[in-house]
Amino acid sequence: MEYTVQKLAELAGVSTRTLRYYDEIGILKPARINSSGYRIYGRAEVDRLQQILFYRELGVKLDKIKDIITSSSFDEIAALKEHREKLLEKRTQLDLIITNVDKTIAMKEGRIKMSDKEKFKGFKQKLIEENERKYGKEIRDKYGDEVVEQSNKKFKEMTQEQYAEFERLGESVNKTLKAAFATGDPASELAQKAADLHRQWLCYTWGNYSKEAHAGLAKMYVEDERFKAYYDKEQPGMAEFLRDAILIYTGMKD
Amino acid sequence: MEYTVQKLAELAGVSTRTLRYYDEIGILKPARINSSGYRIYGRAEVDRLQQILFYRELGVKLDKIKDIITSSSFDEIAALKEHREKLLEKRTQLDLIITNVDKTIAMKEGRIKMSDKEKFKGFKQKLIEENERKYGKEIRDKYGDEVVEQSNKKFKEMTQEQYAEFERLGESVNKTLKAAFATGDPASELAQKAADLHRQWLCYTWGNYSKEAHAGLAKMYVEDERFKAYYDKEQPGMAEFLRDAILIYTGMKD
DNA sequence: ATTGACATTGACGTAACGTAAAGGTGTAAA
DNA sequence: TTTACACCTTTACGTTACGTCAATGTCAAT
Repeated sequence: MEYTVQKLAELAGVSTRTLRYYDEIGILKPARINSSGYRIYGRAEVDRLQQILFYRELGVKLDKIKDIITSSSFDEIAALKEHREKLLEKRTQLDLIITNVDKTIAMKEGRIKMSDKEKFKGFKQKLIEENERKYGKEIRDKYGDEVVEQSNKKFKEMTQEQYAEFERLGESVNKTLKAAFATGDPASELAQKAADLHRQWLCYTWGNYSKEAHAGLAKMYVEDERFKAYYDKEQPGMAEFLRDAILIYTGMKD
Repeated sequence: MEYTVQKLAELAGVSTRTLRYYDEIGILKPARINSSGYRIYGRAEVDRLQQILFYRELGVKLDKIKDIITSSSFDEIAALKEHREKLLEKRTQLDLIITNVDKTIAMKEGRIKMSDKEKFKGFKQKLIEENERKYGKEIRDKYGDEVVEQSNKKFKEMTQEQYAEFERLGESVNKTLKAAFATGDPASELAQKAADLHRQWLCYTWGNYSKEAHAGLAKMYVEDERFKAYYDKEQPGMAEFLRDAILIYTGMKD
């Protein structure tokens, strides 16, 4: 329950220098100083450090973090929820960069072409600017149930909209898959289109995408009775066919 | 096809100061200097800047980046593939932090307890150290199909291992769910445990997790015939029950 | 001819620590 | 008891990747 610098540093994965610096700038003072002048941290400091690291992860500057967490009207839970949103945004951006890398590989291998604009997709981050505004002034004024509710509502509307598209996509996967299955070749153009549609379909519920995960799911379609039963219901062998098509599509064959 | 500092900066989402600095330290020199002393960048420089930004995204220092991309034995495609791996790792870490935020919210709302250790899950990043080693020396020596293959193999083994645990978890979800269904209350402790197990189970195939996605999937369990048929097979109403349990678990009820 | 948006090269500033240096503290083993 | 060794302390200078002036030149349009 009580930690010295080193113990806390180890726990939190930061350096002891960082903790001393945080003490120096007054963002995280130890609970007490013992008789030999050692810094002793307690439960409250552990929690506070966690808060600091959450903000740091988002690229918020330390003096701004200080402003935020020392503010009397600081609502921890609301802040954490806002945090979640930001982290999800960040992940979306990461996914963009990963897609960019994938495309760049394809380009270097001569399979596709990329515009100069495309080459920098995912790097532009207005995220920091937004943080400035959000955390700078608005947070203390605007934070209330209204804002949270509004953003939730917006999300619901979005998912509602997406859901319609999602269902249409699902049908389209099935149709294309059926047509492709008739050709018997999982490498055929139609089968690859089905795999691509399937990827798009996935992205609606996954929010992210990786070739590995897609391929893993493809394998599961055969190994998991739920999926297998569904796909084989219409035509026996369809599950395996879809798996093979996806494995080829993702380049994860063998 | 030709860019001045500002144009390129805009394209890539960096500042003009950054481009001048990159020129100064010799990491990205313009293709030519025009008659008025302006820096003019061409296609090759665009590609090189993209490379630099990929590395920067991973936290590699500029002088190290310089070493890497000016190395004669630098294999662009191999580097990009290595890159992909790193970015996926980074996303995994982000997912850890998001899960951490979720848990912290639950804790602050008094729903669960967290150990001090848990509070810092996701922050510890040996990633940078690893980058140091990987990109520092080994890259130029070791880069070859062997390394790539080896890492792929490792990934396959890992998923193999995970798969066993994954199946065990799946069974455990079903068992707990059945027991919980008997109580009839989706908010019951047992039902919430089932929802938690379901989350864990999901994480094996999703690799990431968000409450929204989980809740979305829960709704899909009722709306999508495949899942509904599976869960209702044993007991009619099970799909709805699981959905409700998950909606409560994720705090997305209504 | 002037305006305004571009460009240039210095040169100093900064954030968040890293990295010694020089020394005190606590305890376990020789 | 001394010695070793792993802790802790403060002070202070170094570092990275730019940000931010300042002073000045260029270009196109009005």
